Amino acid sequence: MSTATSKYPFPVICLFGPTAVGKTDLLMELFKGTGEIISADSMQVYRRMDIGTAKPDKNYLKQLPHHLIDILECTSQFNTGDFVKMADAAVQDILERNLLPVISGGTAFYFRNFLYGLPEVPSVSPDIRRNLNRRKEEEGLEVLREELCRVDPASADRIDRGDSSRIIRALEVYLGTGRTLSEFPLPSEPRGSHRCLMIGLKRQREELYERINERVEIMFDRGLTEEVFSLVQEGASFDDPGMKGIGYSEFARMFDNGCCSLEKVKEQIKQDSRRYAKRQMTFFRSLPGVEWFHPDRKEKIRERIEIFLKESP
RNA sequence: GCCGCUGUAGCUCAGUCGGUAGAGCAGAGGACUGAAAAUCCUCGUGUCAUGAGUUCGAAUCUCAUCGGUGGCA
Repeated sequence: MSTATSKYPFPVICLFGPTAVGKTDLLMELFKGTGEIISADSMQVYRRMDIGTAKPDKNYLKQLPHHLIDILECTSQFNTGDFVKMADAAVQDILERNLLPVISGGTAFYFRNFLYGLPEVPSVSPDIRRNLNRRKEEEGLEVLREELCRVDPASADRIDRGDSSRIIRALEVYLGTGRTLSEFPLPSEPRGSHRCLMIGLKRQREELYERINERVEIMFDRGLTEEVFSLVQEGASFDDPGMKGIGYSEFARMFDNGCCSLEKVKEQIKQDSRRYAKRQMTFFRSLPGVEWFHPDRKEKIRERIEIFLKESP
């Protein structure tokens, strides 16, 4: 094969699926020695959050290098724009070393934005969002919504009336740039710079839920509680971006009023994870050109990748 | 054993004067414009425990039976 860097568009494998579907084991089988992983996971970017994010261990990472893991403290906010920029750079880096770039994870929004590219909205100071969140608490969401109706009716129409995150996002773009969010066109076609093989992993619902429940049990056996306590002890707060993750935020109630048993926290984490998996599947199904496989069908997947790599761009 | 309360959706329970039933949770489906493990939207047909009776009509009133639960023995 000629040097990968000469190939344009760049070949990229996107391999995704809901939490606990079995991505980690499969990646090692498929790409050890031939590829490197770019983690599309909004929580594994945070250092010291290992057990609750089901981060692969040191030994695993030594055998199969991962990008975008352990790059931030849980006090910092990561976002999809950061992801696309860093993933693009990592793809270049991996191809230059003649290896196969594989984006893998469970954050469907990151895949979407990687595929289509981001709308070219200028960045906005985080102070504006902080201020809007404060106003939401003090004045109520409805006030912000009415404000959005005045300045950006197109966005207000598109966004559900209770959707605080998107209402605040649309407002912060207007306040920060003087232009409305709806002015920035949403890309409707995948960008041409990358040629992506979209592999989705799925299991029967019941099978998946059982795996999720089991995995939460294992997290507790491995010391999830101790991990959370030590994060808090070292100054982390449940308001931090990293601490909003499933497996961490559920402990907040226990710390706040102490009335919640550890068993309740565990059951809550299981339930939140199951619901999350459901939402992930909904989003993954909406991505273009996905080919679905059961994670146990390793050879089928391997064959499909071989064909993809042989196809000339 | 006697007395009281109780039995309605997977769970917890509403249900007015008798006009065949609806909330929360769970669950399911969906959305996604730089927070996305975030944030939000939609979705309620069930032998009203069972059997009989009263009634034009019973989740509702009466009786019996079977559960559950509390009190007194």
